[in-house]
Amino acid sequence: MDSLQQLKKDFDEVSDFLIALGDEKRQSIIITLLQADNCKGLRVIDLTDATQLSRPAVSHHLKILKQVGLIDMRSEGTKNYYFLSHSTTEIDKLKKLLNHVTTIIEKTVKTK
Amino acid sequence: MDSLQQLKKDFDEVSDFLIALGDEKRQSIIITLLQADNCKGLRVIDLTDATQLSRPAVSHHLKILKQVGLIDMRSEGTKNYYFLSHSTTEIDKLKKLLNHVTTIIEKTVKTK
DNA sequence: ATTAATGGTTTAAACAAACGAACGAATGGT
DNA sequence: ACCATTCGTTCGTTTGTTTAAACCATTAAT
Repeated sequence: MDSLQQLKKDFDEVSDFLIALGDEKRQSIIITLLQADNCKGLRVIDLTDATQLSRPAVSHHLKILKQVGLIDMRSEGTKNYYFLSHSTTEIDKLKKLLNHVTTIIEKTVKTK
Repeated sequence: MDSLQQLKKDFDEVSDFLIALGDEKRQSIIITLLQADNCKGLRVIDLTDATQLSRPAVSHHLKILKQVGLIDMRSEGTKNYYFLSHSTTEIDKLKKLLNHVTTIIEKTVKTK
């Protein structure tokens, strides 16, 4: 497959991830989870306290973060515990793309 | 400085970059520039042809991409040539943040 | 100087995202 | 069985983004 075509596909695959990660509110959720992930996860209410967002807003953002594989969930009765996904697949995919782009740019600069 | 506080700052600094990079239209512009950057850059009209966007739309997206340091411009009379920025500072910043996050996640998994 | 070409900007409209209020579903306790 | 708790979802509103049409500024050419 054409390297350019591959690049197009790679970009497309990380689009949602980038959008999810670019939002300030979602960043606060991520940071809150990062600092608390030594325990078993946080509930929606914990996150509303920490981020100053309403419950529906937190719920909405958690859904988006879950869709892109950044976080995971575990239910205990009515209680849902959210935590950062233990797999870094999506992050790795983005890192790879960034490396690819950097390589092309550096090659271009050298050719100049 | 608190490592967490640092993380918060790092996230904040790449927000605009992530948002800029997440948009599909802007991705097509970037890809077009990537594949053509062996020459001296592309003009707005070249990009409208390649991306199927109107001239004002291209202009708008170029402005955003320029603001986050992803692309640069060179004027020759009335003609503006756009090309990918030769410095990868922003990309490197994002890579560093991703590494930081990955480190925290992996540490957490191990502790479990 | 006048005209043509290039491209940035402003404005208004279409579109999408984010939010809170209210509602609904499921579980747990009394 | 009943009520409280937890959390997701739907709905309408607000807010922000994206876009094209029209306009303006600059340069180049005759």
